[in-house]
Amino acid sequence: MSTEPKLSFKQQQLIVRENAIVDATNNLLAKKGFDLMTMDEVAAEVGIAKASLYKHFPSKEALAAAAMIRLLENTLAFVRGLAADQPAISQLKNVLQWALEIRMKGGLPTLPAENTSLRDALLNNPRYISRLMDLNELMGELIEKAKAEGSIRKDLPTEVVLFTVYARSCDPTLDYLRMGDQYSDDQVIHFLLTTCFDGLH
Amino acid sequence: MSTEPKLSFKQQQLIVRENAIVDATNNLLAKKGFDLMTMDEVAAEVGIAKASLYKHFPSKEALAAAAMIRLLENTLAFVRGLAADQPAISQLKNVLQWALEIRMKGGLPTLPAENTSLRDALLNNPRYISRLMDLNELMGELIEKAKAEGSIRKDLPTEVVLFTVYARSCDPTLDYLRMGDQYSDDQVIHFLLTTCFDGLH
DNA sequence: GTCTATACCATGATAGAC
DNA sequence: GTCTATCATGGTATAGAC
Repeated sequence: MSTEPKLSFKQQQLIVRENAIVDATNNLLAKKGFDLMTMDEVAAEVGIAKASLYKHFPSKEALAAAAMIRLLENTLAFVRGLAADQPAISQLKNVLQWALEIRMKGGLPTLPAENTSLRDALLNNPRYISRLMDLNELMGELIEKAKAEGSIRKDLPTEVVLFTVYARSCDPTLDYLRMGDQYSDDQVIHFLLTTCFDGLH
Repeated sequence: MSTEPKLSFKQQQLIVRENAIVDATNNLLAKKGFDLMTMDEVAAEVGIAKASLYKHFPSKEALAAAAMIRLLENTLAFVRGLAADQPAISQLKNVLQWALEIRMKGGLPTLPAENTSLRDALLNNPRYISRLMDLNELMGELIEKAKAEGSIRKDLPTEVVLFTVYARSCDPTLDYLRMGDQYSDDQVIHFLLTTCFDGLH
């Protein structure tokens, strides 16, 4: 896209390498969570020495934050790319479905569910907070549009709807339903979507 | 209750001590989660030496399991004590409300939400599994009764409803809504209940 | 069964040569 | 910027005296 592709080979290699590091972090974070993920594992999965990791990222927290920030930016791009002529409720459902599909493929949940040190670290990361506020803003607008269109209950504060959708994206129900492997991935996603938006009644 | 209260002083003291240990574990587990909870902290909160812990419980996993089992047994007692003449849907809501109130008071969520080593340990604990299956059975009956009474959608498998309710009891939305401290505890619980059963539409 | 003291190990992080 | 080698910390678990 850029009109200035004149990055030196070294710089390009650096970017590729750092992407690989963040990829590995992403996988391990999804699989084991922040606390159980070790820098040794990340290094092993990338195929470099642990010390080299620290040349790219100053700490474990910073590394995890980089992965979460990339995920948030992908989410932002997805939300911005939604067809604006669709009903707002469809757009919201698309976002949640997309997030659940990522998790199904072994990706990260959009939000840290746990009461962990990662959440603390992220809340102190200005870049992360900035992206999160952008996403909250966009989603908040969608939710209010959906309210105006009569497809979201008006007695629920927008904030409550927002967190409810976020929470659904990291819902352990997905894991539990998959364990029984009685349902296909698509069915599980359908159940999560309909229980979220339509309720149990 | 028992007609044989003839426990020696020593045995009674033992029970009291073990209860105190499980209490401390419960609190720390709720506050920091399994991985970040250390045996030093537990010992310090009880006021005994760390080595003494290991005379009561053979490992950290066993200690955490004891706390989770006690919680499950309390939950079972609550469910069994529900007024059976109430509509099944009211009973279900009462269970979820009760679980959320416990969390509000700093207690544990009924189910481990996280992809953590604790979950693995619990799944290998026969006593825990036994209690969990008892609870699943009772809750499953309630859900099917509610379906028959027309207050739960019949197109949702009972299993899906069950996990959805469980997931709600450890929903991070509770934490996030409390952070903004814009709503009272009762309001937060009301939001969680209504979004779960009535949905967002 | 409780304590003090300690063995043992995994992990986050760093030093220094190339 | 990558490597090998190492440190420092903190955590699980145990030994042995009382």
